[in-house]
Amino acid sequence: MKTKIPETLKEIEKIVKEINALSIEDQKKLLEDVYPEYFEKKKVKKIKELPDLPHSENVVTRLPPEPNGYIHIGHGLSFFFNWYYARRYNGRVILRFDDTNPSKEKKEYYDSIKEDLRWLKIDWDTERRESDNIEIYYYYAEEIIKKGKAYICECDGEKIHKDRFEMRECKCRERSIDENLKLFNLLKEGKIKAVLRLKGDMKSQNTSMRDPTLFRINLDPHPIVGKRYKLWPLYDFACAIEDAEVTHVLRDNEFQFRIEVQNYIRDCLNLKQPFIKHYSRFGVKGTPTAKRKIRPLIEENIVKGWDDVRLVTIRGLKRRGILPETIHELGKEIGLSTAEPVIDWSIIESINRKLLDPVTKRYFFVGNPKELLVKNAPEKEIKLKMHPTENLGERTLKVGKKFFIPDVKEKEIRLKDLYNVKILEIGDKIVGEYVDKNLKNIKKLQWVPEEYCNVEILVPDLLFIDDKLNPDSLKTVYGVAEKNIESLCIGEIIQFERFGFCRLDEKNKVYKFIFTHR
RNA sequence: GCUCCGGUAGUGUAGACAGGUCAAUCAUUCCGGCCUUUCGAGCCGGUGACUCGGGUUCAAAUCCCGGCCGGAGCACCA
Repeated sequence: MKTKIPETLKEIEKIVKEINALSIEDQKKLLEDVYPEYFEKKKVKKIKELPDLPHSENVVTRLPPEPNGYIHIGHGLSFFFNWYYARRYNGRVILRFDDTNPSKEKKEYYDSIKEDLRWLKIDWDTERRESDNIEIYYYYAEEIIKKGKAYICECDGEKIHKDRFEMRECKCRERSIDENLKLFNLLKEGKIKAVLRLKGDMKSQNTSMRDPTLFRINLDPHPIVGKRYKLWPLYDFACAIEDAEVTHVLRDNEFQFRIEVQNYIRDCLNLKQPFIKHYSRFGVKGTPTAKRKIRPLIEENIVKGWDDVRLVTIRGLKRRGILPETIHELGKEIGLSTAEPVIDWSIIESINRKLLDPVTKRYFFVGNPKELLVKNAPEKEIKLKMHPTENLGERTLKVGKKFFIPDVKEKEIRLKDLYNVKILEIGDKIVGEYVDKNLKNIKKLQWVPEEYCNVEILVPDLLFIDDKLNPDSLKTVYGVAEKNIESLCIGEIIQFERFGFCRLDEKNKVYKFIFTHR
């Protein structure tokens, strides 16, 4: 190729001359013949998709929640990735409760997590709990002891910690396999005070390789298996074994240092290695995304509970009117990013709006309303479409002389979809006069007729601004809405025209809505 | 402190592995305009970025080294 450069250049020059000799019209025509697609409008937008995964045959992934709290958007996204790839490659999904710490797990969370998962439209093919597999872990523990790769350590926690820090091997390491086996049986019964440790590498740079503890005694009752077991496996051991069954592990990078130990444990046990990919934990601007940060806010009553609409817990998002599909799309948008994404609410909102807009009924609402009396107004019933372009049916409004409208300063206004009004008096109440003619460039107002419903709309905002608690993170807008909202069900999301999308949260004398977004 | 990982417009993301077609993609925000019996949606246009310094190379967002900044981990939690 290189040797032909001079010839090629000459050729190019020749062609350019030829083309330049043509008129612009002829050039265009020629181009159109050769590359017709250049002239077609690009109207099909590419849908963003996640990249391919290696070894995408017989994919098995897992959703590994610990039942110790409600899940939030971070878990949701993580579950989404694992679920998404399994479905994309026609694989299987395992829902696996990582419940090997009896002190932390709570019964209620097994169900709440499943509920949230279903709401997220993330399903699974198999469900299990690690607490049901304790005997299996014991079996593998004995296997690893028999291979001389683990030992019983009777030192106290403090010494173990110090040794690990100072890269010093423990004397317990030298115990014979037979003795380790014997002691392990006593350990299972809780008859000795000790732990089982992996014989790793005390000199390793990776601290998690420095003879990590595999099993420890925990006498707390477990919400599922009660007091059946006294000896419980730690995360690395249980997880290493469980993950041998899956082909792809997608998890956030807090686990990045455990790959080495977990792979090592699987190697010792001749178990299969899954493909592991880590991505960064991500945040939502102005909102905590860690259980340990959310919990104090609830305890100190700064937010009202796990389903507070300012929170990005799955329950909070649901109550706010965020759709499960929005979480899916968001997952595709940010991908398995290794940077540390701090996403802005505007991204969530715009995805959600796109999904909501075509399927959401429109109603009239006026916040902070003022009364308007229209002299010689014709009394009538009007029919209005539920949606400007989609066929979502229509609704009827009975109008008379009295209305509720936002405050005005104008001399003439148009009540949207009705008629024009000349303003005569502006006081506590506004008095106007019906105008039967077309007026251009006139302020259009939303209105509610005499028959109305009282409405309260909770408007959530960022909980934190520049790391400081935002005192205005939750506001309430009081107003009136057309009577037709009486037929709405709780949980339904509608659009109050020119105000925004809202989700009906409570239905009593006053209709309480949550403001989703504009 | 130690060990890893990362840094592309205000935000998120593509491009990086296999250097040239990058005068850098798409989305969102913001700003204009059009349309409109919604201030929503839609349509058109605009502003706006390769963290810094060195090196390799004919050629660096891309490869190498260092600084800076950010994150994660350093449990008998997961």
